[in-house]
Amino acid sequence: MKIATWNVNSIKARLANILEWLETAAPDVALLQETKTVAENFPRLEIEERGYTCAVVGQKSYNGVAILSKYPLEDVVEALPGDSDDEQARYVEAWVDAGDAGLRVASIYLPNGNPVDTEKYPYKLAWMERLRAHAASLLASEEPIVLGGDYNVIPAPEDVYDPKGWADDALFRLDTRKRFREILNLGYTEAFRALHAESGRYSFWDYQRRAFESDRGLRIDHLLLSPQAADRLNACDIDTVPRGKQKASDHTPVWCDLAEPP
DNA sequence: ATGCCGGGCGAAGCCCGA
Repeated sequence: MKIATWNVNSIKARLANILEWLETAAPDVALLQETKTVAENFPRLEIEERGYTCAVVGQKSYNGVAILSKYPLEDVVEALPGDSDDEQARYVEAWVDAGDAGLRVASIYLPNGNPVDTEKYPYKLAWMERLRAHAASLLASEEPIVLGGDYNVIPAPEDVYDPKGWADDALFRLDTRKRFREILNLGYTEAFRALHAESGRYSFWDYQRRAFESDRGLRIDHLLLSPQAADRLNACDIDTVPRGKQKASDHTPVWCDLAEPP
């Protein structure tokens, strides 16, 4: 079971790249972020033609998340619980009905939080606290769960090309990293770091200043696994190929492979 | 040097992202 997460930076602008990636990388489940369109305008037909079903949460111009799956999606949750006034489209969750290999997945677009001296940063921290609470409640099910997405969190200095330069950024501040660790400490495993010790592996490179060509990047897209999913973790990696294409997103996919259950 | 790209919106220039 291959599960991938990718911040596509507009589903419309990226559709050709996404369709090519679905063919070549062939994830069973794809968690997309920053689709930037309302659900009615999501290109379902083109994606369904490639054998995927879609769960979509959208809004005009900003944010937007989706789950694409080769298996039926059930029990879709279209918002992160904890604040009914929050109308930003940043969370969608579903049960993937793959029989004995079934699992719960979420596609997460965590707020950026910059600039830190505005209301954006407390919104980010509050959103992380809501995610922690929901992630905690999900564990009670003892299901295999993959919470994947653009977390806008650099977990550690080895995950950014210039740690000193990013020290006070909303993606790397100690408060941000602390909240991220609190989620991990519930019992979730960050899949990439569980299998890779090397530094300098990134999932985002700015469009500007030739950041990709000079490998000045950030690792901010993550797959968090419940114990029942982590026990089946076979492989996890970052696929840099889509970032090198024409009309690329500034993020590139991160994927993991889960073994069949015993 | 936080906007040098890139996308949305909407038809020029501003908002937003990380």
